[in-house]
Amino acid sequence: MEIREILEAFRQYIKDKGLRYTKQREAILKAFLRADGHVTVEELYMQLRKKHPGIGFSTVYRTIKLIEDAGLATRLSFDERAERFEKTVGTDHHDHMVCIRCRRVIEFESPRIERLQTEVADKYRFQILSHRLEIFGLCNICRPHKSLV
Amino acid sequence: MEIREILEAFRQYIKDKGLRYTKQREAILKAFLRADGHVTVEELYMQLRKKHPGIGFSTVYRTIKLIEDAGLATRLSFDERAERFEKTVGTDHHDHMVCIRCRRVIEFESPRIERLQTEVADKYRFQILSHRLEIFGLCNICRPHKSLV
DNA sequence: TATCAAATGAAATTTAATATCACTACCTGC
DNA sequence: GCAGGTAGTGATATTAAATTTCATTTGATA
Ligand SMILES: [Mn+2]
Ligand SMILES: [Mn+2]
Ligand SMILES: [Zn+2]
Ligand SMILES: [Zn+2]
Repeated sequence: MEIREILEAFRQYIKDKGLRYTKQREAILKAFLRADGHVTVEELYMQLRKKHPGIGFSTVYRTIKLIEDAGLATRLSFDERAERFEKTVGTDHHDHMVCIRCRRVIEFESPRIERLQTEVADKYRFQILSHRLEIFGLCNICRPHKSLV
Repeated sequence: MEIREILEAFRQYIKDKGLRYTKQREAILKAFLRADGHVTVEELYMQLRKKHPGIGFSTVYRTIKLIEDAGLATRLSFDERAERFEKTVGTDHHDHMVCIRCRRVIEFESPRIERLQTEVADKYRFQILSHRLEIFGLCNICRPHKSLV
């Protein structure tokens, strides 16, 4: 999906909600789409300052929430203080393994786990809207290796 | 496992760490074991005040962390502001479905999902220490039902 | 272009969690 | 049992993410 199309979809979403399409919202969405990986609002704000020093902190907070509502971002936690966001467009659904030592994040996806989740939800007549699977532990670099002796 | 044994295990854990077993720590652990479900530190503190008005807020925070370290509690988030804790003793490992409308929490466990998680982790040579699977959506009461027409 | 409600940005506020620090009490050795 | 050192406690202050407030600005519509 082209950046152009995403911006248009966002504009449409905003219009449909009876809201206003502002320069700030566009700039923030662009910056968010440019940033890769899992960003905090703070990090996004810092990036934005370079090109758009006028944009306020509150607006970034407000807009990332709007982007999330529009379905263009996913909220993540990773057991840190600040929440992180990740773009959904151009990114297949996946879950995360977080190394508690080096903080490295490994992305994985398991259709079989996804399927079992819907099975469980069905059993409880629960309608899944989102889910979050986070595995914490030690990555292959940080885990203790077998002694050579 | 008897309360008595849990307290003893906690005492042992504390001793092994070279720490001190205090009245407060025992009182907080007892209150935590008595509380069922998923409690916040605030909620736990409020319960404690009834019998132990002297115990400070900071101590409850510090001790719940100690209880967690001792492996007697699990930390949960549920996308709320405050973290929640759940006892591990006398509770089989399980994951959670959270209704975003009524905030009801449904516990479930799926050995098959657990197994698939270890499979994925093995593939990445990742050593699992803990994990968290949270499904958000609408419970059977809150989800929209089929129209009668 | 005028209108006006929505949006913005700076600052204040909220709130969970942590840090500080004088005082207390647990533990060890005697 | 008693004393000494020292980890733990509790009141308070602080931190930091996130939200709210509000005067001012700006986008959409006519
Ligand atoms: Mn990711
Ligand atoms: Mn539970
Ligand atoms: Zn690592
Ligand atoms: Zn519900």
